[in-house]
Amino acid sequence: MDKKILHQYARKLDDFYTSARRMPSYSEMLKVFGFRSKNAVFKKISQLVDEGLVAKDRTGRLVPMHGGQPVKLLGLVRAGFPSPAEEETVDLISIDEYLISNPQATFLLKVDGDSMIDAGIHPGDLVLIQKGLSPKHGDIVVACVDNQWTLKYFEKHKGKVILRAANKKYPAIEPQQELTIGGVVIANIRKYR
Amino acid sequence: MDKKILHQYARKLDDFYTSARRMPSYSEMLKVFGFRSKNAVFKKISQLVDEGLVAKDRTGRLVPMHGGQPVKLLGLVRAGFPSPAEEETVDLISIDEYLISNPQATFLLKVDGDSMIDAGIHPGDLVLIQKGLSPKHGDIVVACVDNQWTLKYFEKHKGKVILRAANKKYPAIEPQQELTIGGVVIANIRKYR
DNA sequence: TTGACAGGTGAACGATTGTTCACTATACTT
DNA sequence: AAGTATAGTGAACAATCGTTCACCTGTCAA
Repeated sequence: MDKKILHQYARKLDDFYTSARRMPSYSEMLKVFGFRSKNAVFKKISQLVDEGLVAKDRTGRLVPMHGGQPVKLLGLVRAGFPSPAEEETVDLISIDEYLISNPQATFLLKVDGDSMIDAGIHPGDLVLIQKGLSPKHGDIVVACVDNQWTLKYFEKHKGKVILRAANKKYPAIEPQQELTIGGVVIANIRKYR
Repeated sequence: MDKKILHQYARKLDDFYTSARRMPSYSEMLKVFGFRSKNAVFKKISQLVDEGLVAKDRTGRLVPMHGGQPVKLLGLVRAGFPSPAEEETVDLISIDEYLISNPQATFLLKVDGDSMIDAGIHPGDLVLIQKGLSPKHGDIVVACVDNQWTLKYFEKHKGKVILRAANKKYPAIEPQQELTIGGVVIANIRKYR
């Protein structure tokens, strides 16, 4: 009944997963949990499944609840987030899972040029593109203009499509003929160190 | 010897991993590869191991080569990236793996406020923090100022530490007493849709 | 023609898998 | 004091695990 303790067991599974890159077997959980009988593990896992903290395969093997490396998600920066000591974890997510819905149609692109700098997309950033989405007004898209692929705001004014850069230096473009859209920007990632 | 074909097999393993969230067993690879004998799979996997395309466990089970959802990394935006049709994949990485080195000491924070907007960090962005790093001149850190946690540039001028916001509206702060640093910003993530 | 070799089949191996059963010890209620 | 859950032990189960063996192709070189 004590859900706090159950979460501690789930945490141990997470730790195993981040280091072994797979979920432990029941024998391995003997050491992870500190039990001496596989049945003890089995019952404990059943509780975790009932609570929705872990999921099972068709074969009975455990399935990780997070797609990648689980990371603690805390609250807001300004609204006095708790001291790192207490660390009240709001949620536990993986960035991959948070950003990517369809891995097959998603790819990364390194940004070169300052055409979107006013939108907070700097040269060197990684931009996450998803193909096959129909762009909407206000989306940032990667489009082929003058035989070059660039990032632009996708806008519709009175039914006419306009590609606008987020930098006053560049003029807005009203595509003449066919407009080839490589994909829609679903996220921007900047790595500092 | 044909490495192109070997990469195709590795790709099939990746596809299985992204949908099942674990590597397939040798029996499952029968269907994935289209073989009828587990030994055929065994030999194929041995080749992949020799090429360094997959790794094996101590128990013989396959270990995923990417920590999370593998995503294709293409070239630069401006420098005419290849048409989505041909899709010359430069590399295959996972965002988790790319950003996070020590999952236990890393956490996410949602940005509120515009104190770092000139650095391209907007309200609503997710900021990836790593604890325990010693901040260097020019790093962005989350620091406790006036009993509030905020994002600031960490700068050293003549040995004196200065916290500076990336927004002209806010003045630079020269911390008077003890300076509590929550962590160093190692990445910024903005999700558009 | 012969030999070597890569690539696949099919069957078998011990080991480990998830699961179940019978049993014990402790804690708590009535 | 008696009864009833809860939590863990230890042994067993069929099934599946990764691995190995013998065997059957083709292909290419000598």
